[in-house]
Amino acid sequence: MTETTRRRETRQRSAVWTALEHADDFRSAQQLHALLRERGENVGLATVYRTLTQLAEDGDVDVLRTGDGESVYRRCSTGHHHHLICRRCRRTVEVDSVAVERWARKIGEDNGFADVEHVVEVFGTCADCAAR
Amino acid sequence: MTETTRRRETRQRSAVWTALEHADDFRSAQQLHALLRERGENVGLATVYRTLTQLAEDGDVDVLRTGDGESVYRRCSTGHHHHLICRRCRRTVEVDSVAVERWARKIGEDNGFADVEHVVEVFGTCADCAAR
DNA sequence: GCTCGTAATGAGAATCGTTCTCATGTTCAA
DNA sequence: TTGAACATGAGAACGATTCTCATTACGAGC
Ligand SMILES: [Mn+2]
Ligand SMILES: [Mn+2]
Ligand SMILES: [Zn+2]
Ligand SMILES: [Zn+2]
Repeated sequence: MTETTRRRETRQRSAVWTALEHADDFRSAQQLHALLRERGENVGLATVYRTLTQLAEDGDVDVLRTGDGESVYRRCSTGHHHHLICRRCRRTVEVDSVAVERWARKIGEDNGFADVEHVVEVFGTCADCAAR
Repeated sequence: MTETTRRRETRQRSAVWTALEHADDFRSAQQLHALLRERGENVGLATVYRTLTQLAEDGDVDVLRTGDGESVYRRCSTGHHHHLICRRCRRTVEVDSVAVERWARKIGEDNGFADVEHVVEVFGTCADCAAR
């Protein structure tokens, strides 16, 4: 029997959630913290980090690690997918491929691995950034 | 015309390369630095980092980012490939798929992205760890 | 509505892997 | 051999994240 630890509803928690709602793209903890401050909603940086970590645990946000070791968060859309990310401006395009999904699963099973998951991200420089 | 920047041969550079040769698994910059110090080969930590970064640029080592934002390095076998990694014991199996390579490149180009790279890692629990 | 145990908060310090600085040492083409 | 460019290293700086701990505020049970 698993104890269900429920999270308390706080002003800060819903502020972070709302900030994520208004951002249509991946944002770092620090960016969200700044957004909240601008809007007059004061939330401690540590709390932003804690909340995002929990939301990720609960599967309510997607987490991505940028090349330079920073985590960025976005409210989950539906279903599993991957990302094409611009190195410079961080614009993201959601992509998916049934073939890649199957490949990853098969690779794991062929090697006797269980509970197979995969990480697939494609990076590049978007057209706008390249034009500059 | 591309300038061929060649790297100079130094005691430190080959020491790092040799240390990687003796390690049959992924090692962090700090681990390698410690190994070198034990062996009496003194190489500055900054130099270890610089060298590993360059080796990765040149495609001579594989880089993997652990969950907690640390980079680990291993001498490459041949060519570009990806990894199937056991969550528990970190055992790795090198894998590759021409289809995935093509897919990643095409996804980037279809969306107008240049200099397309990709990150593909498959995680799971290896047979040995599952048996326990 | 209160009360109270406990989770949540926040300001700042601490962590820690990595990168930078810059004075000094080394390499290697000519 | 010479010297310009590159490489090195000790330590400082960086920067994202986590920790500390005194204080605040949920909310289940009355
Ligand atoms: Mn997928
Ligand atoms: Mn490899
Ligand atoms: Zn861009
Ligand atoms: Zn294993």
